Amino acid sequence: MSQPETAGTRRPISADTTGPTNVRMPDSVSAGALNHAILRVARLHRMLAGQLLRKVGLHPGQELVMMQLWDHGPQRQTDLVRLLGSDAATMTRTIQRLENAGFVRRHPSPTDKRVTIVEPTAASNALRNDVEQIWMDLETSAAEGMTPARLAEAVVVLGRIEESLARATSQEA
Amino acid sequence: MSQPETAGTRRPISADTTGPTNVRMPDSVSAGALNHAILRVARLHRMLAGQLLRKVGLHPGQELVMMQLWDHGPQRQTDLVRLLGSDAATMTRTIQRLENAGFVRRHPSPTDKRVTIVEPTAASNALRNDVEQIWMDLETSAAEGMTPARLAEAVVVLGRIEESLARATSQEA
DNA sequence: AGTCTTTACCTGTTCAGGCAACTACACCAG
DNA sequence: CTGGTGTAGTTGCCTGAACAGGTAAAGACT
Repeated sequence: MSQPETAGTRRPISADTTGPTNVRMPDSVSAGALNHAILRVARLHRMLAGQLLRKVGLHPGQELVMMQLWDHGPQRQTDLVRLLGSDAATMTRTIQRLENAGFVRRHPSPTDKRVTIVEPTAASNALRNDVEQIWMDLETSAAEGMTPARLAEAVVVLGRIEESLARATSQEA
Repeated sequence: MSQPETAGTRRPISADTTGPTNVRMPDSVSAGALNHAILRVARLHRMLAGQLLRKVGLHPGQELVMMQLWDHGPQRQTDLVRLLGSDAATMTRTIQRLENAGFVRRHPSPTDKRVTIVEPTAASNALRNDVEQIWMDLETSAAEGMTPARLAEAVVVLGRIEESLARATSQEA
């Protein structure tokens, strides 16, 4: 913000290699308007989530695990990884912290000695309403001042970006 | 397990024709369509950035510091914090790592003994084109398949979300 | 049966990011 | 000149997140 932003919304990739002028477009920042917009929204969203979750003693990321467990009951750890799109190592430690905090319990599967079943504790139910309220507050904050049409538009637009990024990510692998 | 579940909060978030993954969503998930969309986009964006930046030896977040320095020259550390919206503690350690990697140099300000001036090294210039190319690739990946109109729409929509979140964040403080 | 591969989970390491507490310095009011 | 206040930077501590490596179990295949 408040940058010169000379050419306004110019195309991000202008093949300037044609001319000898080599002005070089020094502003590598304005060239990534979408990148920066995504980064800023992501940071604000995560920061606000962190502020709200702090009040109930959770850290960002943990609430997703808890909501998954509350909604769908005991699950294998690897399913949590798959459903939340997380990393197995991250999930291991997140679950360990949630276990230490008394919000989940773990026990080995009787049919497969590799798998660990994770289930929410009764004590965690006291959090459920708070977390769901936080989730709704977060949604409301992100959409504040939007008409329903604009909210729907936002979801559509984010879906398009997600689809593009998912395609690029799979190609990268 | 199914509590009344805030029956009255059925805001018009239906817009079910949007999600790329059209699996059925329980209440606490569909109630946060925008939340989940933001989280997924943020994760994919960061992951893709990490994959691309890894090739040049940078970690996500460091490229923002370097681009800021390349574009605007030596700056005070606190200005980097303010401009990038980061945390002072994080900036300290990020700069230290960039210094160890030989990409930036630090020296105290002659006029104010508190401040540290950070400047990019000549060696870092070898990275500049690569990083800017990565930044453009990332932008292209995020916008792949979009018409210019849809790209502009995406930036506007993200701007609206950012504005809403910023408002909520400041109120929360 | 024996070997190979895959799966599930854990640990070590590194980094970003945030809060809290602290030091050093600058500035201002008296 | 002194004391209070604000600023700049650092470190400690905790967490999420990703990668690499390792272990144990389950399957698959000879």
